[in-house]
Amino acid sequence: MTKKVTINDIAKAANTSTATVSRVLNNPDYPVKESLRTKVMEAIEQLNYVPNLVGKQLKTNTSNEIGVIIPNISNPYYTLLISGLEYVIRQSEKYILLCNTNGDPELERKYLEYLYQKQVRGMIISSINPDVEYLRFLQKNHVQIVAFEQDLDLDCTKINFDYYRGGFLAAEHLIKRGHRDIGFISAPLSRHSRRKVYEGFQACLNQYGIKEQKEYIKIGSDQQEISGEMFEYQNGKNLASQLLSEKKLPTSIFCINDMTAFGVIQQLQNNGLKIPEDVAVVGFDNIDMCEIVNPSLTTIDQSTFEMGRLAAEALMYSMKNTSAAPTNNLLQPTLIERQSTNG
Amino acid sequence: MTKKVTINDIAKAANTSTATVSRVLNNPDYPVKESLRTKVMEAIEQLNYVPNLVGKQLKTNTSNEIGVIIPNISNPYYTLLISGLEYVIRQSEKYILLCNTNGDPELERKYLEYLYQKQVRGMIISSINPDVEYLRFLQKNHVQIVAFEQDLDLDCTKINFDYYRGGFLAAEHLIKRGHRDIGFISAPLSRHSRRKVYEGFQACLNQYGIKEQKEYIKIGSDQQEISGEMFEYQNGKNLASQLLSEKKLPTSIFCINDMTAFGVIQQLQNNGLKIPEDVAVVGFDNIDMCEIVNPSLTTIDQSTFEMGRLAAEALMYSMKNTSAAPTNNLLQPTLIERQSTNG
DNA sequence: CTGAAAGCGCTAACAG
DNA sequence: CTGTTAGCGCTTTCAG
Repeated sequence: MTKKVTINDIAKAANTSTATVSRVLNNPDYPVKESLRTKVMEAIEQLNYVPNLVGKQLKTNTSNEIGVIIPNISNPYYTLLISGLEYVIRQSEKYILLCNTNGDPELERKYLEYLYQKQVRGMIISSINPDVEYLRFLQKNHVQIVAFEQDLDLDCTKINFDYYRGGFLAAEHLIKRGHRDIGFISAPLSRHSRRKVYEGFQACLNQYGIKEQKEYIKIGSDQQEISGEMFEYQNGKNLASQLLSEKKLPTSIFCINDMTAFGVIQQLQNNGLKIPEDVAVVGFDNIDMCEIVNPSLTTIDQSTFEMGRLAAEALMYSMKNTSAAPTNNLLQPTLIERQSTNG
Repeated sequence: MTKKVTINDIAKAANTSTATVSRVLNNPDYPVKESLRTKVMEAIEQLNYVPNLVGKQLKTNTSNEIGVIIPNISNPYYTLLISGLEYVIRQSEKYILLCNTNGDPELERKYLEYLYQKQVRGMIISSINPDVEYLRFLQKNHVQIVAFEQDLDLDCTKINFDYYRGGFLAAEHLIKRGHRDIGFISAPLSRHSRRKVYEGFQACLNQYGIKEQKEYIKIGSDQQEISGEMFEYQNGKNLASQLLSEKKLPTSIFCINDMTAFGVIQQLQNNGLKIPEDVAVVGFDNIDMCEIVNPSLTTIDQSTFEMGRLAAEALMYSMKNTSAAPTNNLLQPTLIERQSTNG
């Protein structure tokens, strides 16, 4: 068990002052006589000196950590986002302090406080029900905030995805392929993003002079929403069943997300229908499984990784230019065409 | 923009000393006259004082962060692990400093150094090719290490999973259901864990006096191993194809993981075979999708969340009892029986 | 019950 | 080119 060796020990060993050691350590360009410099280096080497970042941080009142707040680390959407953040943050020689709130507002608040106490100066927040008032307090105290996919009443840089346009694109794709009977299957429209998708879908039908047929619109009922993929998948199966019991089927279906689409396809196939020949299907998200399933799934891509990159870059920028005005970024969807609409 | 308020400001405002403020803040039982205590509290409230953890940390030379090193945050296995860790670590009022190495040994080393410089005293390491020598250095310097799923030449607490037994259980399940022609489909046996699974599988056949039939054993060739689910799935499909071209099929197949099993099932079904009637299939991992697919997949569960909990508990223990001997933990697999073998 | 003072490890004027 | 020194914000003896 070695004892902690500090910059003082190095100074003594090299017969110099801590100032010089510090300079050798942090300031390569600072003029230090070569012989002294090497003596310091040798001492560092020999004593196995490792700088204490806590001392440094207290003195310089800076932090090389970025707080990231997300609701659910088990959701691939967020891990992809984190990968995008990391890509940028690592290049800035900074580190991510990851806070997983499990959608618990109290825990989120605790994390926020902790980050602030840790003197973290930049945060990327992608959470539920964020405490705007506390966020304002943070901003007043020199904390830069980037809000990811949130509709906050806060003057900060925001990264959002154009769900409306995503819904529009999906519908347009089907229309351009000749479909006029278009269904929509979704989990409850309790989330803002889902409502936007649906609105975009409706707007597109409207624009092309196609009437939305109520019997083709199946939206899950509120009560049951558990979390996760399982629910989406099951919901897709259930609602597809309901659709099958109608007198007449649409020639195509747009699903609120990929997992729902998988459920829908499964159920239709179980009933002897061919995808895309009998019914074309479009999903939303572009998760990995889309390429894997049979038929592969046409879907809307969010380029979540890119959004992560953008969020991190925006934060880095605002930390360097603390007086720059916050920006509003609306990321655009891309349609990924695959077999499920290629009939 | 407010100026930073410190413990000094509070002391002044309450007409007392920083010592008293610190005591009010950290030591509820310390005898402080009630009137003074409330005066301090009021000052804290009024000035919006937030303690600076960096100062505290420097003074007390403690850290409330736990370093967690994993190779890939996009892999659900690791996020589940992290959830398990969090569950415990949060209860200890500590925080996770998450380091995602992307399987890059250099990056891993950098993270390790950073954590040490940050005075982190406990780390949970689940990585590739860890630098044992540096880990030894850390241990000498009072850092507690728990190694997760690794075969390290290091005297530290280890959490491992009994892959061998998992392979054994899977084979035994098929044998007990009357199968004698049992196939095995896998990605290359380049990883230790995969080899163990295969060995367990072989040992079980052996113990029950069943001959392993080479033509039923399909193991992917080395070169192509990209990362991720896609590969496993494709590999399953490819190898199932090869199997179908043999003169004779096994009545059951054990797959190295669930994604591989999905590929195998897909390919067999595409060729008109019924699962489990014609061929029973067992996977390994118990990912969410197992319940979703049709038929649902019998598999081996690793209870990764539990392993995370255990790892974190072990770490917390060793940090409290720094002289306690490291332990070796071997977690046991569970067979989850579903439709794919229930013919 | 309370306060003065030292000092954790480091950096950055400032003086030489 | 180098060293002295003050002090970041906090806790904790020690003395009263």
